[in-house]
Amino acid sequence: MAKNVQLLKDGLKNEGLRYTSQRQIVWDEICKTDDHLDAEDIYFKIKTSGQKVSRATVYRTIDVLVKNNLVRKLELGDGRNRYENKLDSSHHDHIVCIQCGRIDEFMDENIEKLQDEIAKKYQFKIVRHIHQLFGLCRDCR
Amino acid sequence: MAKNVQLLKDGLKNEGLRYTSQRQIVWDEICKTDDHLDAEDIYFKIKTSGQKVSRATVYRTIDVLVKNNLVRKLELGDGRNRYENKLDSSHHDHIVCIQCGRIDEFMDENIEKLQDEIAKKYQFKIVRHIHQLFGLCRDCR
DNA sequence: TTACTTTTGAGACTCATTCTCATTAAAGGA
DNA sequence: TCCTTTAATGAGAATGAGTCTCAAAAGTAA
Repeated sequence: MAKNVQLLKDGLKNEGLRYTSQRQIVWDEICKTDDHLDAEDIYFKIKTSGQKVSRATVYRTIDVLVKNNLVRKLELGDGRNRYENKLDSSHHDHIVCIQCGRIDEFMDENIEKLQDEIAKKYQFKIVRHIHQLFGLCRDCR
Repeated sequence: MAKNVQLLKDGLKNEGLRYTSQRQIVWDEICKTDDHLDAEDIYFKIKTSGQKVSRATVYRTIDVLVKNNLVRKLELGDGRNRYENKLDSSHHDHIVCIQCGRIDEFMDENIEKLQDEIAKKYQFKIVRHIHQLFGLCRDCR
């Protein structure tokens, strides 16, 4: 936990931003789980725990965390972004059940390489990518 | 052009839906270009051309076309969906310039195969996938 | 042409997210 | 520790893509 405090302080310092209790609360909440929460989830969990951080600050803090590479934003195309902490997770993509919402993570070195080749072919300098598989998980098919 | 009329009529008939001038106008507009337009683009182009179809009908018609596999929806995660006609295009994914908005299309048989393997490994039955590479194109890097 | 049903248009509404601005609180010096 | 400066926060208004409602219009089948 102390680790998380330091990570946040360092990240903020790098950006010339201030360390505040609200930012710590939001970051702690995102670190508590490996689920893929949306902003409202995070806001509500904080509220329920008796602490208070405004919705605007939750959104603003998430942005800061994403920019500082502490949090990853997932865009599943359903109008709500999800977030996951990048504490000790290596790069991965997502496979999503369209029935129950279950989200698993996958990583394939070969796909990554093929992506690089495509980028080269089209002369793009890739900054990020989205790779999501949607379907029915074993419990829903 | 007559081909597009027939495609639409057949698609609508299959769904038990009526053929209307508004639906034809929207479908024609989407067929006119290989660009990736959003709903507002389509609405506005129709309006500018002197025809009129309400915004609600544009959205409703796009849904019908997507469901009937005449149009593909692109979710680039920026809060606006884009659409492309599937007239004579085979399956492909997208590589997007984050600077100028340019969208190129790519297709890699090997990636498709690897996706199938991942699905098998996780015991998912895949329905669709999103694979997008974001970066700077050769003119913007 | 009638009778029935679907589609349309206009604008109200939704919902995630962003913005505004007055108030509060870090941070760095004196 | 106390100032001063400047960034951050909270509350609620605003935004914007997309959806919904419902009366009016237009297909469709007989």
